[in-house]
Amino acid sequence: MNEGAPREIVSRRSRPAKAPLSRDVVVSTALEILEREGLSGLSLRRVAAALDTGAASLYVYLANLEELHSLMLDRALGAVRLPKARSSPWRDRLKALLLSYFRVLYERQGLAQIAMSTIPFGPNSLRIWEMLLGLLKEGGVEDIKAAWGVDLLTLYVTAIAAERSLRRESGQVLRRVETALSTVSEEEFPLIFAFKKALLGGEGETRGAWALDVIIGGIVGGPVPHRSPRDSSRKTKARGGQHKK
Amino acid sequence: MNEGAPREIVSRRSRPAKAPLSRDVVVSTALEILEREGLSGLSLRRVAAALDTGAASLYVYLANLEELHSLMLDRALGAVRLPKARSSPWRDRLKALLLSYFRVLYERQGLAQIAMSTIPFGPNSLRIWEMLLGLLKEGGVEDIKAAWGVDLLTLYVTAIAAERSLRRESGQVLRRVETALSTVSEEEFPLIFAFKKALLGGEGETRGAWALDVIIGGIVGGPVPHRSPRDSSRKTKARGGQHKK
DNA sequence: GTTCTTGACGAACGGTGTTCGTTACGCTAC
DNA sequence: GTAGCGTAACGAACACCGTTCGTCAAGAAC
Repeated sequence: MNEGAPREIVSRRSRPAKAPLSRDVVVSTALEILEREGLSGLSLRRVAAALDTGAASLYVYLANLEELHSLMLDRALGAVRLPKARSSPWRDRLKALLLSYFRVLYERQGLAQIAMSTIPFGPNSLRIWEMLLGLLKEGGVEDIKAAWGVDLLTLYVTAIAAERSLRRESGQVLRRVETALSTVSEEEFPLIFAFKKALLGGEGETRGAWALDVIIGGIVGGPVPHRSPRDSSRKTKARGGQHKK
Repeated sequence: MNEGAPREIVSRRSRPAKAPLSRDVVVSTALEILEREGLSGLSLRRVAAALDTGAASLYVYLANLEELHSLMLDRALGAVRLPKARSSPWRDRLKALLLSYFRVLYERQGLAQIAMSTIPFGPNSLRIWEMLLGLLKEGGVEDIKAAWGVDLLTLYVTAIAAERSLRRESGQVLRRVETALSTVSEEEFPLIFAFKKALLGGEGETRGAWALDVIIGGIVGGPVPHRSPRDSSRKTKARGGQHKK
């Protein structure tokens, strides 16, 4: 229990037969339910029921459902494995980190969907962002490219995890796409017709790994974005400012 | 039974004061509501109310809410502007097409969110896919790279549209991120601290355009994915077009 | 012992998607 | 001309949902 101050919330009420609630157990319970029953099976009432209480009780620890989602996401992101410094070439470490990120989002049903509608900014997310920035800098990527690149990479990983877990969870969707593709007329859409197999193929992580390579390569070798004149604010040369008092 | 011709569904009931329902007017009405009130304001009951009927009546034309979403998405994608062949260099046409795609998703509240949870495969989507494949081929991109690249590009455009419209719609989210970033400690996260401005900056479309360039460049210049051995269908080299003629 | 704070919680509000059973209309066949 | 039929339309109900409100009671503070 680290915590840089924000008063640890613990129920003072210790009733005999029931463990006290806390923000932590609410989030943990919610994650368990998510894993077992998927996003559609997760609701405040369901979480409350698992804790043997009423939904209203949760509002002591949460502002609303969205906040629960946000907390769940950051908690889960704690499982992302951060590669050790200089353990291998920067690009390999970058890919390993992103792959771990992907797996965490992908392997828990519904978590990727949550990630797509919640901008993560808890401590675990910050740790990941910090490391991504460091890796790109280590690779010699210019500052702006690094900043925007991190955004692009995380967006991509989140999106692909959401897309793929969507397909996995409801084979229905995938099957409908397959039948739709298989009935495509050759005359009207010759290229789609010819590429059917390639479009559907690339299962597992080969395709995701390829895309990561594409994006990283694009960031490294691509153009430096020209600053829009509006946010001029001189160069950011790592010196930062001193907001400390 | 037959379904060769998509028999036009028209209510045979012509009651004096009320236009008959049809799949088309349901989808159109839903899109109007989406535009006016956003995704959270869109519900079957709301659509039914706008048509002055009950929610149950819609189930004649729709299997469920998800199908409505899917139909709405493809209908809206009809507004994507397809560049004329050979009107400019292929890469410019590709970017123009993707930009139009982005705008259509971005400018209608909630549409991008729908797109993230619905794999589009209606006629309008197919037209876009066909053109994207053609453009990449025209640029000399190998077959597999083209197929996977189209997927990557559309995924990216959809994701960025969803992310940006999410931020636009609820300034709340953005503000929370801003305050979170502004309180980041310099000691713990020096890079995030130093890059704060760059991370938040890049408003408008400059950033999206940069990312498109990165991805396209990565696809063109990047590696050819190696087929996983499981994919059986041996050959694959350039003569992928053997289906034809 | 009294007052105060606050976690817990039942009940209710106003929504949601979906299903079911029942109408009542328009068309076809007689 | 009318009987029958297929089916669009629809009201009611079901089982949920997130959130709010008022109340209760347990401990802390005095």
